[in-house]
Amino acid sequence: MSTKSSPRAPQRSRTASLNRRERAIDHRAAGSAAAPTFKPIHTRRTFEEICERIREQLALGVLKPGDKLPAERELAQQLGVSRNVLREALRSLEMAGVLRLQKGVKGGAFIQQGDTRRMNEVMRDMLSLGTISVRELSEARVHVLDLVVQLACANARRADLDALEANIERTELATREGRLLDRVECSREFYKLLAASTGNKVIAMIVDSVTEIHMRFVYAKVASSGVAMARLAEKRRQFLAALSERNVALASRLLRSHLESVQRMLEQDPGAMSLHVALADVQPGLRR
Amino acid sequence: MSTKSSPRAPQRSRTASLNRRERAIDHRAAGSAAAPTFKPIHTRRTFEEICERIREQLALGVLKPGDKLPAERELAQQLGVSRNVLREALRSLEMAGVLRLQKGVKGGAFIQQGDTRRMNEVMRDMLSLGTISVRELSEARVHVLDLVVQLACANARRADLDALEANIERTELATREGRLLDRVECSREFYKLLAASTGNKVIAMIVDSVTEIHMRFVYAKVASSGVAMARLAEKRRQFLAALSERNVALASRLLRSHLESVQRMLEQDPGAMSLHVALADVQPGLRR
DNA sequence: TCCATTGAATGGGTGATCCATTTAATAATT
DNA sequence: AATTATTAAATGGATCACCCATTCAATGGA
Repeated sequence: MSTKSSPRAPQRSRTASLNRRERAIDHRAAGSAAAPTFKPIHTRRTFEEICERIREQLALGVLKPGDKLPAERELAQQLGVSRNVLREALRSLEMAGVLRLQKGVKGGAFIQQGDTRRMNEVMRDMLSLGTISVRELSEARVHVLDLVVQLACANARRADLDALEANIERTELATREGRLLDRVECSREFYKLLAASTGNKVIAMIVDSVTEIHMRFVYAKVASSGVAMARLAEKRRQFLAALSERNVALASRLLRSHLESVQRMLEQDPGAMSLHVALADVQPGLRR
Repeated sequence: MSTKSSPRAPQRSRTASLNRRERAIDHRAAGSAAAPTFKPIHTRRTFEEICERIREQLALGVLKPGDKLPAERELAQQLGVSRNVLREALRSLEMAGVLRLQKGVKGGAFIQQGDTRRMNEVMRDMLSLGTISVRELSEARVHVLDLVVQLACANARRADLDALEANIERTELATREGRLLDRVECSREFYKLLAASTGNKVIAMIVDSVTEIHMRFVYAKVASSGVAMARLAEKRRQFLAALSERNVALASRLLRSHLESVQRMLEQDPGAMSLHVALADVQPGLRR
């Protein structure tokens, strides 16, 4: 530190440590015994190298949430790369939810607590790119929610049930006051709470990611047509009762039947339900 | 096109279209009726804006896999931003699996077919950051695989079963030849094939993401201790038979019991099974 | 016809410079 | 003494002007 070495001095051998690594050969043999393939390589770029090194420090536990990386100018010098390319790496990590960059003195790159919403983005991109279909997503959601009900019945704690109860009350209020879009937000929250009540963050993350997309469709439908699921809060109450009694079979049946009726609602007038409408963002509450 | 306007001319009003947008207020009301919060904002940065615009074009279907974006220099000019900041955006999108950048004449930024492996990275980051635990991951995996067995029994096609059969044969070969680590790779592939046989890419993606991490642990264990699951191929054969007969109950039981025995194997000598060992990469076949 | 050469376009990377924000230290004011 | 402005430094945000390495189509010679 402090040895800043007079500014403007272009010391550092142009292409330094990180660049120009020899190209490794891909030796994956795996399944089909022998048959060495010689393809990938892909000329490791320096920003990839940087990302990987930082992720490595993370995996090794050297870097932990809350830690701060050196300032951009300093870190760039340490790594022997230009500040610009370092920033590309930091940007990527920031988008990945690993870092957060903060301006000002005392600012810097801080390791974040993991943001589970990242999986939502993955799902959204996969859908945008046509890698997965809406049908697959809906189907997966039904199955995963079925699993969630089982786990929630087994593991839901009192606090979880209370949170669901409170959510239902908000749903009733929104219904009475005719705030249909708020009611959709309540639904989104309902599934989030339900997922959380499984006590497993991995499951919760998965459920959230498929539900987030689904709710965009519901939102778009409600916003455009003004239709609304009848007796929503009532159905929720019945479901919560079954959950509280740890009645897996009943809870499962109730939820499944509800999901089916929502699906029917969405599938009326299918023309309006284009992917684009639902994904093309800018809907309150659904923004990150 | 062609109107390149004499180079070196600094036309463009310093902070152009993309920068300096007024800060919007967050109006989410959602659940708890009224009570407008005034927090987030987060000073939109230009690279975020760029990413979002490109994703928007994607969601709208204007951009599709295979399409090419304008060259960096040109696109930067179109957007009224510097090339560097545009590159930050492109980097992020590339890391997100949305784009692929290719050098040379006829190179450029090409929209990719979605890469489902991205979810693996999310899981890995969440684990590195301590947002999810190994226990949650294992538990989720067991449950999700249970679901997979149900779906595979219902939907697996002949080709899927054949692929699994071929995989088992490779496993037997690796076993006979004592290639233990290759056998782990076979296992990884087995679950990938099993997941694919559900016919649902969303489910498959989820399974792959949890399995990828799990297999790192198995790999590390096998590599360090030389232990190996006994009668692996035999167990796989039994399972495949049950699957072929669409016998959900039996297939489910067989898989669950196998998973439990693997878990027991992993949990011997727990000291060696640190997160860091398994996550700190550089294992053949597990690289992207 | 075929193969070597060349040159332009493109992404990869660098270094210098400026701006805007944030915070702590300092000075001015009450 | 306490409070309030002011200032200065550090940091991320962004720009500009280059240069390099790779790729591939066009060109030209054998």
